[in-house]
Amino acid sequence: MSAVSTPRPGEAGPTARPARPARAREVPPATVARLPVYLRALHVLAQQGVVLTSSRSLAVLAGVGPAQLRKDLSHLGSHGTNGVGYDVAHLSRQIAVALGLTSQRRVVIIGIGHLGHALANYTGFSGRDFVVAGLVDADPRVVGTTVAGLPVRPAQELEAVVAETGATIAVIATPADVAQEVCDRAVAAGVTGVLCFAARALRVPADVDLRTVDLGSELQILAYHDRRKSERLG
Amino acid sequence: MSAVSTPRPGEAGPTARPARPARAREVPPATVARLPVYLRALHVLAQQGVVLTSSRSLAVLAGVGPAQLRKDLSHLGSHGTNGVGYDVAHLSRQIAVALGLTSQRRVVIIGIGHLGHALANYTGFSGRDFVVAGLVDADPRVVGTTVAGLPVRPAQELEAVVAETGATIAVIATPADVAQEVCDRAVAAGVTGVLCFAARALRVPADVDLRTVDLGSELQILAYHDRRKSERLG
DNA sequence: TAGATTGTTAATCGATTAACAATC
DNA sequence: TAGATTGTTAATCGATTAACAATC
Repeated sequence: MSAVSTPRPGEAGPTARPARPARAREVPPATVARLPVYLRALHVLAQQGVVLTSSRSLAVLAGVGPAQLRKDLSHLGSHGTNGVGYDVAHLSRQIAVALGLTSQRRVVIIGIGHLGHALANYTGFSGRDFVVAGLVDADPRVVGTTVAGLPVRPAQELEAVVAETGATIAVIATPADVAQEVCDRAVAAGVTGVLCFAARALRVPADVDLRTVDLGSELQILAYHDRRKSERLG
Repeated sequence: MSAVSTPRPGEAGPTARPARPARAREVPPATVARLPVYLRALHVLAQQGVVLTSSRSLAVLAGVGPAQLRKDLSHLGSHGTNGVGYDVAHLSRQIAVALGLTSQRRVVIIGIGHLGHALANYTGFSGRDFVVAGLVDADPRVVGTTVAGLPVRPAQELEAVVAETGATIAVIATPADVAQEVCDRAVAAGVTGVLCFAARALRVPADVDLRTVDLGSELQILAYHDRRKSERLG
């Protein structure tokens, strides 16, 4: 090995151009879905003043197996130390980089009912990663009010709000029957990711990322297990 | 083949005891998670007056491939007709049975902020499958008010509310720092399924089913794809 | 060094997809 | 019957798990 310390894979060596971002590895979808869980567990540890952790303790906190945790992290490169464990702050940073949380994403919330209201006030993410940049609603009684420090703008200005804020993510909290329409408009206005809370399967172009959260579906999945339990008893 | 029509698998033949529920097949988790999507698509078709559908049309509506749809449905038994397709009403019933939606589940919502409010008023499921049976909050200003036709009861009565209503499912919409505590109490009081909206990994006994919905995680997963897109451009 | 823990390898497991025989 | 579509089979693919060599 040379006398010059080997840069970690993905980190810039002494001669690398600083402007070049770390080469992006393809991370399996199942792993991507778990990275936010690890990040949350690491934040808890950091708040407790823990500096160093192991795959075993972190896995317990995240509710997964230690083998799965290490396998997942291996897709981001080697960020642990053999025989020692993981530096909490360093690993947090690496996961944030892998998830693309290095630049702040701007989010527009469409539909400011109770749900939209709750989402606008959501503080579960650090606030450095995402910012709610615009609110839109169709109800004239809601338009013009201030929610979470932002004015609610009329539905017909959706495209303008996306353009002005440079939002890349739209959160849809409207009634189901208008969800597809506002989704189409948000996509046409330039968002590349949609998070939909309406109970409707939306269609989006292939280059747009769609995630759907539906209370009804979640409850129905719980009902399946509920039934199996009562059958096991009977 | 005998002159007597063969009962469909899972259906009762002429001599079967009526009290005996259909034998439960184990359905793969990935399939269970998609059944609510199919059910929703079937409801849309039914409302449009469509009586018969095919795996191809239903798959388009649900946003999956026709092969996957047929494979999923095959785990529930044979409910289609060769060369013809699926009867919309019949298939809906069979999926409902498979999901355990034959008896109404009672749900308690814990935490009546904006999110809890939105959930209490949620009408995305038919109302025959689930009923919101109880509401609980810790804030004295909220306790005693009526939300979605139900009185909000004080947090210390959580156990009593679960017992009185016979709720089997708890929806947790509290701040993250009390989520584990109310979850423990709800489980001790007898719920077997928990749907958590708090940004915290909860621990539940192995016989309790837990599903977690976290806005922050969903946004972070969107951010990952967002980043990959901008890198592909750059 | 001795003990501990990573990152990776290989094996298992489950999910998806395509193709087609069965059959309405 | 002829045409159409299911349900299943087999092949592929991806995810999970366990075990261990590498190494701090």
